[in-house]
Amino acid sequence: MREKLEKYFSYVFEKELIDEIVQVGIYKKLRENEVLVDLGDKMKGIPLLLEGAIKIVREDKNGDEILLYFLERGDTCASSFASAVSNTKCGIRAIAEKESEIIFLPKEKLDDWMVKYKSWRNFVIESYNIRLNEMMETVDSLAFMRMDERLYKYLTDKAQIMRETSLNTTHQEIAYDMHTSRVVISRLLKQLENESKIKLYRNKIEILEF
Amino acid sequence: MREKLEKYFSYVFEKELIDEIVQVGIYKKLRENEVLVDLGDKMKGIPLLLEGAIKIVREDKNGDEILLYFLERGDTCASSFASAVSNTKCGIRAIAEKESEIIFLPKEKLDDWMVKYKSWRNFVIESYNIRLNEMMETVDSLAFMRMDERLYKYLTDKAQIMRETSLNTTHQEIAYDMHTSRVVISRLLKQLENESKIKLYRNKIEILEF
DNA sequence: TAATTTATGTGATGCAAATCACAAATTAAT
DNA sequence: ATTAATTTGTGATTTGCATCACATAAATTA
Repeated sequence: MREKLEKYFSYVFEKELIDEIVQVGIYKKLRENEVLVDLGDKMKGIPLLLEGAIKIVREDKNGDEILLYFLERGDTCASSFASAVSNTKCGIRAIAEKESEIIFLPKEKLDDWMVKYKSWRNFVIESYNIRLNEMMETVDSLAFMRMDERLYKYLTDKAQIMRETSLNTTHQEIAYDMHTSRVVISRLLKQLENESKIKLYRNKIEILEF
Repeated sequence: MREKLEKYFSYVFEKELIDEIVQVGIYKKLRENEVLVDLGDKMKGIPLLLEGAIKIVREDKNGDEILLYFLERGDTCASSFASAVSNTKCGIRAIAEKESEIIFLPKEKLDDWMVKYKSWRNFVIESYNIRLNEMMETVDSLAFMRMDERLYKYLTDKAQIMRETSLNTTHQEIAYDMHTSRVVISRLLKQLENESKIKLYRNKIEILEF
């Protein structure tokens, strides 16, 4: 745990803070598709993502979903922070897109560290900023882009987060993430294939152009 | 300035912090439609909103706009905080929807206060949370709602923020905020009027049902 | 190997919203 | 008072996407 923590966070956190994190943090391995945070959860702390990829989705009353953004190593879940500190419910669901490793930080420490460590304050503010910007990008996609553009952005974004050039997924799963229908996705994927931007296989999409 | 600050912030901030704010804060009056923050600005501090209403919009490359959310008294601009602390560009535009009063807090103090005042830490975190949640609502609207529902939500939200039951606006302005065309708005407004939810006048919309 | 399930392909149809085109009504400017 | 600009109303057409219906293909399971 200390090893990976230092690998991704030694340039972010002071040595003393890393020591504290090692002491109180709870290491956890997430298997693919494991739900880390669910709608309405009250968080007892926040996760630091050491390895892997986590998708954050929003759900409406009808159970319809839409992807908000992905987290990758070095990230934390700003929504959890909110929930943990203010003791309010979390409005999102967090699901591991692949096997991931996290350190769970108990909420009791979060405010102490704000006083003690400048690096922690920066990290928290920076995390919020990144997330706000991600949300703006999500709004941009929804407001300004057509479905084909959104789809291409989805594919390239996800490939980057997953650190792979092909994605193991079905058309239906993409449709869920983008809150549209499988038929629409299948047609647009075929179109992207014709433009030589991707190549389609069963349960797999190879991205040719980034 | 102290008077209004205490009116809206005495339950939020410690007395000592209010004293400090009075010392270093710069009071400013904004006239209607004045641009407080523009795209690409690097903020030298953050605004505390004492009175009035401010809309936060996002713009894409083509100059198309979409409303993200409104700020009201007691609020601050989380996006500015980000920009001020990290010295990065602001991705939004903030425009006074009516005459407003703000206190501008210089960025040099922002981090000091995080260490000194628990109430300030809470305020900052709370502000980010509120804004993240607003962004989620914006995404919900765009992803899950039809234009007529979005329009009705827009009207009632704006009326609440403006603290009035009628809005002085044109169909075209609404269309800009919602990133659609005037024709669409005119037709949906007429529809809402037929459902007795609103009453239409020239340059004015009265909301009958909240 | 046959039967079943899962993933993808494709035509047809409907609908919300975008776009075009222009008229009518109201207000502001000369 | 006449002209010009702004605001709103309305028909016609197009387009992107949703939805329905069903076919085909590949992978699982019996």
